[in-house]
Amino acid sequence: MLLFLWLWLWLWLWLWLWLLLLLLLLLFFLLLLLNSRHSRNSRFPPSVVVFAVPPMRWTQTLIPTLKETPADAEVVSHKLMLRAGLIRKLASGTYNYLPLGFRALNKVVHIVRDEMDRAGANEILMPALQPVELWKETGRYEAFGPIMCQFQDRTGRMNVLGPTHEEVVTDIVRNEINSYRQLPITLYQIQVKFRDEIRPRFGVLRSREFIMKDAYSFDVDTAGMDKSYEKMYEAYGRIFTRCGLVFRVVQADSGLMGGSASCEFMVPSPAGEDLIVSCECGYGANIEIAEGPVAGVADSRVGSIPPPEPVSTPGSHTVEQVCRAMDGRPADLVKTLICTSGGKPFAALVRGDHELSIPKLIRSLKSADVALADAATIQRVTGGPLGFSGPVGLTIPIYADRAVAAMSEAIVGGNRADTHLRHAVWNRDYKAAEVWDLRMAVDGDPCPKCGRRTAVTHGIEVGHVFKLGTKYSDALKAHILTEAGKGIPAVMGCYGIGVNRIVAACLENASDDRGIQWPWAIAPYHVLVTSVDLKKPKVAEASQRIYEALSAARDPETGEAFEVLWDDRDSQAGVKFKDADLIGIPLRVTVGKAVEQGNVEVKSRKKEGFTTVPVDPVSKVVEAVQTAARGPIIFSAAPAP
RNA sequence: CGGGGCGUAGCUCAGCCUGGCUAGAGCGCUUGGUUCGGGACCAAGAGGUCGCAGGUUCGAAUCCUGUCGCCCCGACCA
Repeated sequence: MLLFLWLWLWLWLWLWLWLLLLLLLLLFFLLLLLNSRHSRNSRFPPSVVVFAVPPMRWTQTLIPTLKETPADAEVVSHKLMLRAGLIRKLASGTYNYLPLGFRALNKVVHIVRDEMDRAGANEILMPALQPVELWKETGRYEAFGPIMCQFQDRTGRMNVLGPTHEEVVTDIVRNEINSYRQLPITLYQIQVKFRDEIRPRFGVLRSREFIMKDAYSFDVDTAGMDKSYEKMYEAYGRIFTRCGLVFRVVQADSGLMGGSASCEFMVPSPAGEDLIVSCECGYGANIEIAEGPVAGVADSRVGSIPPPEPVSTPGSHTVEQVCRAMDGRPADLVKTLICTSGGKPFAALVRGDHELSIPKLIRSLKSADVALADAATIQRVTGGPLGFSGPVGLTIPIYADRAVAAMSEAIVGGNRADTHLRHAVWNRDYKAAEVWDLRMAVDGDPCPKCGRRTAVTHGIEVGHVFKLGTKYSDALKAHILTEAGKGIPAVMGCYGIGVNRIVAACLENASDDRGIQWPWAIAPYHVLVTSVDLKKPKVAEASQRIYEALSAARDPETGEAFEVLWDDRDSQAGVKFKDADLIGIPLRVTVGKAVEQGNVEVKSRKKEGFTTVPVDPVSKVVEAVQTAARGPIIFSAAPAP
């Protein structure tokens, strides 16, 4: 009896052991299978493998499309982002990213990360919450002013929500790096920034909270910094190209960041808040710093010009009003702008048809603290009210634009209410301490490089690279020991990308009147399966099969998995087609009445027409989508359904 | 911050000037039905502290005061 029980137990044990073995074997094969798929994938350089997301049914996600445009949207990208259900506003300048919008944003994040890593930068994460003391150390607490979001914590300490992170990275470096052997190094993060913008606008293009990729390079010397800068510059080009953007690189002002050189990456678009000057020869610059033409010299008729003569110009304080009152052209006027720098007043002169560029003034004066004077200061230093200032008889320093120095005579303010002077002559009636390039460039100015006509266009700033030098490492004492054993401040560069802006900039240029046309690389999904009338068993069955087959398929060239969205809603065909065009998924497979003949249609969002493919075998549909994903496909002559 | 404008249903808006029944329309939403390849139709329904607070008045979405929010135009930036 005992023996029997014993044997029985043994048998049991054996059985279980075998079963376990079998299971293990199965697991092993499964892993092998998965691994083989993965290794197939790894043939491709990491640059093209973005990330695969699971397929999705429309009814199981949140895509709240809008038929009507919300009233507060002004620019194309903003309208489209709202209408296609990408974002929703929470408050002024803050937005919720809904599933579709977040997926696109994430695609950009992955591309940026991939290229930064490829360029040898190291990803870190710094806190958005920062002690105000750090900012006071560099003096930027004052420089940023009210743009910084700040608050007091329980202990009474002041904190800021970082608008950027130069101070914090430099603090890391000052604490952790002390030898030239540890350099060069570039640190970056993709993180949220806070700026209490004076005026948030254009949706996600200018918001109070946004995602920025910010990188910072540290080198022992300027030559090293130049190299680090170059690497980032190249990476930027790759990033924007991969995101499907058309962009220009222009020379820019380094503004609050400080430093020696900087370039902006601009996407030309009427929605852009920046103005850029560009020339066929490749020259490009932000209008703030674009070099104005060297004007000629005043002609020699000076002798024959009568002395300045006061003219009554009641109420005329704008250039136009003065022109009307004096019967002149704007180009006959000299505008006198009273400014202050470090509390001291001075006058800046530009021709009546030109605009003063404050950034140019800042660069020429080598003082960051330049502002237009208020009415009281103007009254005090000129003796006249705002709108009637002129250079004649002024005792404060005068700086003139080159074009002013080239005028033989001019109409100027009389420094008295309702009075202007005519026949004011340069170097006879008024003089300038310096003649500089101070005016904003205008459309048609000759190119400073080649002399041809330049054009002024709007641009969206998606990236900005700066050669900072030692501004921050000096201020924060981020010193390193050189080979010779000498302590020197690290030479820095900093590099920003507006991640949200990339998405918006992309929509500005990749859309038509029906909706978005996502570039493949950042499309929230690659393929949309549109089922017309799912109540028909044939449609339902074919859709399901296609959805599954496509979800398992890969782009043969990149190895990327197809990301598939299935419009399985029970709504009318019209609604589905309109929404499909609106959300702009690059490829659409329409499962509808053609299934009766055993066919479906494959269509590209960007092109008219479609290809008809048999549903059986499904591999045919997959093939058609794979072909379409890779560029032009042969379309049948039939118009879009 | 200065100038202009707007807050009424999820969205687009009417009603306000000249105070007066239970505050409206279109779209969207729910249910049922007919439809079903480019935002269809019929029927029934849900949904509103009229931004908020105070005042005037017998009575306020409407008039007055304050306040908050939002948008647009100008000086900042990814």
